[in-house]
Amino acid sequence: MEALTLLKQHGLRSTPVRRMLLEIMDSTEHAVSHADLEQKVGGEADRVTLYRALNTFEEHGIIHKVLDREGIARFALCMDACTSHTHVDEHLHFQCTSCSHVYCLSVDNYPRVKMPDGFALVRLSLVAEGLCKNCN
Amino acid sequence: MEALTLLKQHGLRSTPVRRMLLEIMDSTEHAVSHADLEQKVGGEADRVTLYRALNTFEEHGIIHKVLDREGIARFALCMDACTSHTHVDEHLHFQCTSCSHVYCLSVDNYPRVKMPDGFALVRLSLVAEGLCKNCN
DNA sequence: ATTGCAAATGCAATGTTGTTGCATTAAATA
DNA sequence: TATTTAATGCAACAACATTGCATTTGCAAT
Repeated sequence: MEALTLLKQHGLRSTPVRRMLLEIMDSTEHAVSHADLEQKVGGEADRVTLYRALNTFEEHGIIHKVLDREGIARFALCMDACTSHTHVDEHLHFQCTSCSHVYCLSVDNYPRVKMPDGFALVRLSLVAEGLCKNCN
Repeated sequence: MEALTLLKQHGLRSTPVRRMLLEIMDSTEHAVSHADLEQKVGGEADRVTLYRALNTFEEHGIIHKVLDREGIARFALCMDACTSHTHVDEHLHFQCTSCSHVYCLSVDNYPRVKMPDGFALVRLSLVAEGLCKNCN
């Protein structure tokens, strides 16, 4: 989806930085870290602005944050289904052990697990590691 | 297992701080954060010492580190099976949305997922959230 | 097009989490 | 008990993230 449309839809102002961030994430196959973005945006925006823009996007369900094995935050556009009434987050986060990139992959037959007595499961996330299609 | 024995087994010196840390983790049902430990140890040890002790424990497979939803590190003793030749990490990390505690739970029928073409899965982790047995 | 206002930005300061260097202390072995 | 080597404490530093506030800018109403 186009950056401007996406922003309008969520009642967010269309600013150069925001459009830039959305376009970067839209054109990147894997989730991007703050450092990635900072580097790609170059001197066009303050570090703090990036933090704030990303937080805003996350609050509006435009992007989601994944913490990788090292605890570094990486961001990716939510799938289209996410923006609609039902929030879809049943996908798998795959981090490549070679290039460290994090991919959001959809899996069919999303697994169910039985919890021990007393524990009420609300959400199950899958975090995988291995070699991505580029490094494999 | 007793703290002193555990340390001996791994050729680590038995120091007050280390014994204290192991005893805390042994007597705590959920994974503990660095801040938890710092508070429980009180003024008995320096912050840095805790970091170093925890790193050492992790390197020796005595404990394992879990990053919670917020990216905060939490530590728990490995199960007995972990200390033997085969490293067992097929358990589920459950974080309570109410008290934020992280539990290491074992699940039977650990799920398998089919990866998209090109992606080679090495390890699959399960991260769950919901209400724990105390908050439920 | 111009204006007015709320929202977004930039900058500086601050906070939080974790690491490193080095001098000192203490545990284990002989 | 002496010796050695690992562990600790302290200070400094580094990375990542947040907050306050003055300034700028998007955008809706005029």
